[in-house]
Parts: sequence; C-alpha cells; structure tokens
Amino acid sequence: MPEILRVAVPVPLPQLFDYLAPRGALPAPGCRVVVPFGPGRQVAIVVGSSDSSDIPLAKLKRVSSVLDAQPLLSSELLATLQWAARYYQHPLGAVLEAALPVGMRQAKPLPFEGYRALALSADGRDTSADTLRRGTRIRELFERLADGAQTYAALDLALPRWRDSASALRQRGLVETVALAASPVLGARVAPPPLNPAQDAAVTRVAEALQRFQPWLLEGITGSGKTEVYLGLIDQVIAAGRQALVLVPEIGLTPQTLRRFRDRFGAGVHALHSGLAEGERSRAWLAAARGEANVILGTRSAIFAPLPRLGLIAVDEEHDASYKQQDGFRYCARDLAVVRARALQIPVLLGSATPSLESLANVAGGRYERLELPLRAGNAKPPQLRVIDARRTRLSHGLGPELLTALRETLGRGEQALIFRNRRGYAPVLFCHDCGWHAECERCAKPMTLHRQRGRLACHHCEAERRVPMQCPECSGANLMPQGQGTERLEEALGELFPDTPIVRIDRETTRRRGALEALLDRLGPHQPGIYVGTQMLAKGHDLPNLTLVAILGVDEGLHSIDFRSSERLGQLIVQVAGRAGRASKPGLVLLQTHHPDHALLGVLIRGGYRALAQNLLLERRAAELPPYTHMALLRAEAKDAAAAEEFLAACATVCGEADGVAIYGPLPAPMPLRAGLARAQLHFSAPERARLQALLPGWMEFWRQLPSARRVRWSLDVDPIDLY
DNA sequence: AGCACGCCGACT
DNA sequence: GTCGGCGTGCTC
Repeated sequence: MPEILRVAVPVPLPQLFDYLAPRGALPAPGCRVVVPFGPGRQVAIVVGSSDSSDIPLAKLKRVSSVLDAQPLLSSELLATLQWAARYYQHPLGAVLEAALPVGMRQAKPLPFEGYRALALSADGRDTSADTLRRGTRIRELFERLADGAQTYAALDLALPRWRDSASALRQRGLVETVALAASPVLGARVAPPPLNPAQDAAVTRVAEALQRFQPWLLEGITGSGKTEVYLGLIDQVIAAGRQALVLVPEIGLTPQTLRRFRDRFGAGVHALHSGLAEGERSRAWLAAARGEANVILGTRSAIFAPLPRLGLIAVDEEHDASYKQQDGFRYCARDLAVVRARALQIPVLLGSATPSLESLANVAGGRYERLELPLRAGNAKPPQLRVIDARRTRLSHGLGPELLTALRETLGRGEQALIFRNRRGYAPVLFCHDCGWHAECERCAKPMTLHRQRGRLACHHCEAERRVPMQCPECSGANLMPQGQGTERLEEALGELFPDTPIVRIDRETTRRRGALEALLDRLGPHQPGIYVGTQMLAKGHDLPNLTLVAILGVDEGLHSIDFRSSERLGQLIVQVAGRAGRASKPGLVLLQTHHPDHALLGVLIRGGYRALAQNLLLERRAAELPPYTHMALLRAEAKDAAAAEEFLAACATVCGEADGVAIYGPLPAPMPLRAGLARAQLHFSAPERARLQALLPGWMEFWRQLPSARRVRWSLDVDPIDLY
C-alpha cells in the first residue's frame, strides 16, 4: 500500500499537495521535506499522511529528501497555524512561510547547535592585558575573557556595550567567536520588588488559574506597573518548569525592555522580532523549540514561536495596531494568542491602559476576566487634562499663546515638556500663495510632505520623492509656502522661541539608526529643563521623571477622520501620551489644543477618562452595528485601471448572492482611491455572527479565485480588518 | 508566486 | 529572418 504524504508548499495556493513518501521512511507531520515542484524544488512541510490520494497515482512524484528526523513544528503549533490559515483565508503554505524564520525555510540542516561565545584567540592568550590601556571598556572585556569564554548572552548581561569593544579586539586578532556546547546558567540578578496590593491581587488571581484556559484583561493605567505583574507570574511559570511568551508592540521591544527581563530571569530570555539578523532569529527560535528558552519576548510574529512547555502568554498594550499584520498573511497576534492559549489550556494576559473595544466587549460578555491596577506607582496623581481653545488665537507655528505660557512656566521650574504631533516632516503641504497650487503625489493624489532639511518633497503613502521646486510649477510664482506643522518645523519654531533650551526631536527620521531612540531619550538628563517634540514614538517606553507638561497638537485631524475606529484610536493616543506626564512629587498637566473645544469626545475623556469614552463608543458601535458587535471582512482590489478593480469586485459580490446573516456592501471606493499609481476599491462584509461569515468565506474565495477578472487585479481578503484603508 | 509555453511587433 | 512582449495554464 503506497504511503502518501500531504505537504504544504510555500506558494500562494490554497491546496495541499500529495507526494509519495520516501522509500522506507514516513516523516511525521511538522517535518520539513524537499519536494520536486513544477520545474523546480521546494522545501515543504508535512501536514499528514494517507494511503490514498485524489490525484492519480501515476502523477504523484516522490519526496526528494527529508530534512528533519524530528518534527520542526509541534502538533500544537501546526494545528494553530492550520486554524489561522482557515480563519484568515490564507494558503497554509504561505502561512507556514510567514511563521518560520528564513533560516528554517532553506534546504539545509538546522544551523549551528551551540551557543555563540567570545573567547581569546591563541594570540590573545599570549598577550598581556597590560598592552591595553587601563580603565577602558576594551580592557575590561579582555580581562573578563581571560577567565574563559563568555557567551554573547552573558556579555549582553554584564557589559551592555561590549560589541564595540569586541570588534576592536577582533581587529587586532585577540578574540574570536567560538561555539559553546551549553550555556552557563545565568540566574536572576535583580530581586523582585515588593508588589503593591493591586499587583499582588492580580498575580494571585491568575496564579490560582495557571492550569486552565482563561483570558485576563489587565487594565492598568500608565505607570501602574503592569510589567511587574507579568514578571511575577512568569516567575511562577518558570518555577513550575514551563515557558512564557510575552508579546510587545513593534516599538516596545527596546534594549531596556529586554534588559529588564534578563535582569530578572537571566540568559533564558530570548528576543524574537523582525529586526534580528537571520542567524540570531533562527537561534532564538531553536532555543525556544528545544525548551532552552524560559521566556520569549517578541513582537507580532513571535506568536508563532515553538514553545513545547508554554505555560503563559502575555500581550502587552493589547490595543496596539501593530499586532495586526497589514499585508500578506493578515493575522492578529493578539487574537491568535487567545486561540493558542485555548488550545494549550493556559491563561493569556492582555494588558493595556487603554484596552481595545473588542477586549472590553469580551469582558462585558463574560469571556474575559478583568484585573485592575488603579494606582500609579508611588501614589502619583493622574495628570490633569485640559482643553485649549485655539479659535481666534494667534498661533505661532501652530502653537497658541496659552500653550506657550504653560511651556514657559514648565521650563522656568526646571522641568521638561513634550509636544506631541503625529506628523513627521516640516509641513504636510507645500502651497503656492499666488495661484493656490499645492505639491501633490500624482500616484496617490495626496499632498506631499515637505522635508526641509533633506530638501525633498515626500509622499507618505508611497515611495515617491522629489526635489523641492524653487518656484510654482503652475504660475512660476516664487511664493511657495509651507502650510501646517510637522515635527521638523515644530523643532525649528521651538528652537527660536526657546533658544537656551535643549530640544529633542523624536520621529522616524531622527531614530532611523539602531539605538538612536535610546540615545535621544537619554540626551536630556532627569534634572535639566528641555522639550521633547515628536510623533507616536514618544507615546511609550523609557521613563521621563522630569516630564510634567504634555501638549497634544493635531487633535482635530483625529476628530474628523472617517474611519469608525478613529475615535477609539484618538482616545487611546491621548491617554497614552498623557500618561507620560507627572510623577508623585510633580503633578502633570496635559493640554489638548483644538478648534473644537466642545467636541463630545474630548468632554467625555476629560470628565470620565478612557473608561467613560470606551463605554460611549461601545454604545455607538452597537447602535451602528459595527465591531465588536459585528464581524467584518474586507475584500480589497487594486489595478492600474479603476474599472477593472470595480468589475472584479462587482463580480465577487454577484457570486455571493443572497448571503443569509452576512451583509455585503460595495464595490466602494477605498478611503484612498489611488495609491502608488493603482486604483483601489473594496467590498465590505459584515455579520452579527462570526460563524456565519466564517462558513461562507471559503466557498466564496474558491469562486473568486476562478473569476477571469481575478487575474487582472491584485486582490486580498482581510478578516477582522482594523484599518479600512 | 514562479515558470513554461505560445503567438504577434520592431530590430540586427 | 529572430528577440521578446505578456496572456494563459499549471504546479501533487
């Protein structure tokens, strides 16, 4: 009886492929195999086996080779990935491709099994430390190595900036990288701080339920110490011989965060994120798979880490949009965390100061349990929120007199201020004062942002960039004026207004280099006055103890966006940024500068905080039949020719026919009807019952793929979209 | 996706 | 006469 393997191939095709098993072997599900595929070869993953196939036996090819004797993917992880492929309507082969580090997708045996370590070379052992200058970092590293090789992880822990010293020594041929068979166990170095009663209660409640599936919403205002709750629970999980997975938003995985975990749990903490070099990523992945890692700290894709003894998942800042992948395999890591926790019957902890409406609805529906941390550390008072009416005031570079007065007072007290503006660049529009022309990206039909230092106009929606024109291309006038303020212009204006005050700008431009964010945040010491100006990136991370004033500009843009999630996002952003102001000894003040001081959203937020805003928004969502009370899917199409995209979507809608329990809207123009030269349109699906939509989507997808027009457009389905864009 | 096969325009 | 354009079909 022929043994047939069903394998997933990394191609965007929804089906599995059948192959004859290699002679005398039947690789288990989760093993990688090399298979002949079309004219070439592919690394595929075994999903199952069978003694029959729907494909004629004569057409079946044989597996070329087996790469893994033991499954690379556990049955639990494979099952979760299969579930995700089905739920998000994405081909399993492509899902597996997205979940595995690049190093695991190649037809090579697993990389290097040891631990990387730094050791003295033969030359180094013959060299006296006295040839190196006393008191330098280089000498310190050298002397440490004289006692024996040190793993990279150990050096990270002991000498935070050892890599620079290492490359200096490497150039002189004194050190080399070697493989150590086993990592010396590095235990905790920092004793846990005492927990406050709320933290202690939260840890105790979850700890009592470590043996079963339960999602917990850990609602803790900024500064209330959510991380200590994660740490306290991870302690118990490790003590019970199990592993923990901690997800953080994309900009949350800073060296500080990693250090905090390593200080507490030692070298068993591994980071896993897309910024890692390939080898590093494979190593962390394998350390997790082999059970050597106690804790994986990672971003979105770390939800697919192989963890054979997983006992707890924590998702920090669970409302953060970066948990949703916005292209290709459009999964949400926060939602998959709950799915995985259920499969493993373990708790999952979702933490936020500003929980998503989805999670709040899950608490209200009894599916999640709420844990609260109501107090800020050291009994600091929450910052005072105040609206500044910008109408009929003279704005100086977008800054009103009231705001400037507050700034002056803050700096006068020797304290620091933060100006938040969610627009990088110098000005969002370059405008001709003579004829009204403004610079526009012709591929997106959107104004281009002026970046003055770089001397470029840049489109923030595509890659387009050009030189700044000297005169108006329409009327040849010389009065081209920047309109509106970006962070670059604010930095300049503040420099003029406060010439003696250090000003630190933090946005994508100034933090491009690795470690630049930390360096900039460290630039102002905790005791001197100064101003931070920047985007989103300022909303979290790094403690700024002398920061007492936060000013939020551009609030009005958030008040008028058409996306139904914009109010939720604006509220979260305001509360997150506001949370940076004030300490126990120094109360914080948050100013919202707006032309709509009477807007209901601001009123609710000021009187009742995020909790009240969320309650209001949930009522609105229910009345409007929007998520979380309905479940959405979005079919996007783009093509050079607008008619082609619409034709395809119209054909798709026709295929759906009368769908019981699912409302279909469209074809609708996308919020951005043109992007990067492609016309865009979409079809919305909305269902009160998730299961109804889930039941219909697979059949629809099959029909859609067969439509002749499907070949002429780029299209994709987004299940649970968070951006309609 | 990635590749082969296949049938019509401007070039050495 | 050929190089090459991308429409169409296929991958066990």
